[in-house]
Amino acid sequence: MTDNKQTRGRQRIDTSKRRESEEDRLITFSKRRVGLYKKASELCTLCGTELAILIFSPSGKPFSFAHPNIEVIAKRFLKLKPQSNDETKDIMDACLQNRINELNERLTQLSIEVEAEKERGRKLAQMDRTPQNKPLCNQNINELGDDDAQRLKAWLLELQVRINNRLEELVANSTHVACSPTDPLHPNVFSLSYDYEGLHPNVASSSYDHEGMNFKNLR
Amino acid sequence: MTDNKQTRGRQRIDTSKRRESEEDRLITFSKRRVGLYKKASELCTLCGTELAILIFSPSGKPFSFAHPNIEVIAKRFLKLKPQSNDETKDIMDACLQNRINELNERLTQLSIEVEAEKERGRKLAQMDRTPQNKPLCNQNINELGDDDAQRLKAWLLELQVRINNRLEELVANSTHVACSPTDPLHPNVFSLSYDYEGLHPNVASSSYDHEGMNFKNLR
DNA sequence: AACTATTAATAAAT
DNA sequence: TATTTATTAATAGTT
Repeated sequence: MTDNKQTRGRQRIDTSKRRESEEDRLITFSKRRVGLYKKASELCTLCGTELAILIFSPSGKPFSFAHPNIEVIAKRFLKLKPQSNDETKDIMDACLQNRINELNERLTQLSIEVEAEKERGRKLAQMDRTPQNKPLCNQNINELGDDDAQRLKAWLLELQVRINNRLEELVANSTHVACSPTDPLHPNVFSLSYDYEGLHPNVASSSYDHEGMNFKNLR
Repeated sequence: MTDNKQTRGRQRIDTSKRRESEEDRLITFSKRRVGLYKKASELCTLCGTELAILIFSPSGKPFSFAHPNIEVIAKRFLKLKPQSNDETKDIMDACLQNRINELNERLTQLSIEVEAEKERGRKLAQMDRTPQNKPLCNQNINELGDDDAQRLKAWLLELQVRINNRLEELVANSTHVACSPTDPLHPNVFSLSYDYEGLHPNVASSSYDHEGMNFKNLR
């Protein structure tokens, strides 16, 4: 280093991009696999959960981690649908069901993010109240003319439609479940969670209630 | 807070103990599950790996995470042993094979830790060269009499035997694979990695070469 | 669900 | 591959 410091320390990297060089991928993989196992291990001991991880490395080697072991966890997943006898298919079905429920939760999360966006817009509008040159979405909704209000509403509706389309795409395209690294919707689209309470109305009906947008929250 | 600070911030917790209260377990689970998914997601995008996680929460609910999806990963694991037709059993076999290889890597790690212990002993010996009252293991091996050298060697052999026994125990006890939270050998016994190059000679032969200890490294 | 003060993980370099 | 820093990232306890 030309600096007085011995190293530059940890550097920020773009986690939404694949590492460029094969060497970097291998190094990052071996470091982060250890980190992932540690996190998984701690989750098991702290919360008393059962957990399995299966990974294929960048070079295609299989790795696995499980507590108490893979067999117990596979069997518990199979038990979720005990009526069938094709066990492998049952695992798939159970996981598909999971995935739908996970998408429901993701949908809820997206609604929250939309609310946050609206809140942000509200704050920007308060910071700069000069009417000229203000983008439509930054203006206080109470100050909008009827025409502008209609355009803002249309914009929000389109946003909702795009989010909903994206969700349907995720359900339909089972080869790439919620996992485009460059997905503009969220940096962490992979993170899906499970809820056994059944389908979210929005996904179940597959017709999204656009009128349900909460314009009141825009203030 | 009685303090001027708003919160105490993150507190250190003992990750080798199960959280006491059910409520703490649930809260920790939901926070850390999100963290684990995020790490897994980043591993996938950064390194281009395929990965699946199956979890049962403290309350027994199933959760899953996969990229690109669970089916692809299960099939890749099945392909590791394509000759059989009982697919579920094949997954188990492949994972058992993994586990053995993982234990090999763990064994290598333990050897390294033994070396580190010896190095530490050497440094302590250099700091205090007064011959009287020095523990046997802290003395420079070149300064030991024949008698003491024999006793030190015996102690190291016993340590190796205890490590080896522990490893055999881990292989044998498939209900609790390398996972006693209070395991004295290592705080993160869960973390096992995979190496397809075959069995470590020490595990394969099940007779440990005690004479192989590298006394030269003691200096 | 958000917020902070911390602890923990890790990118880069060795 | 293991270690060492200087950083960034995760999260425990709290509201």
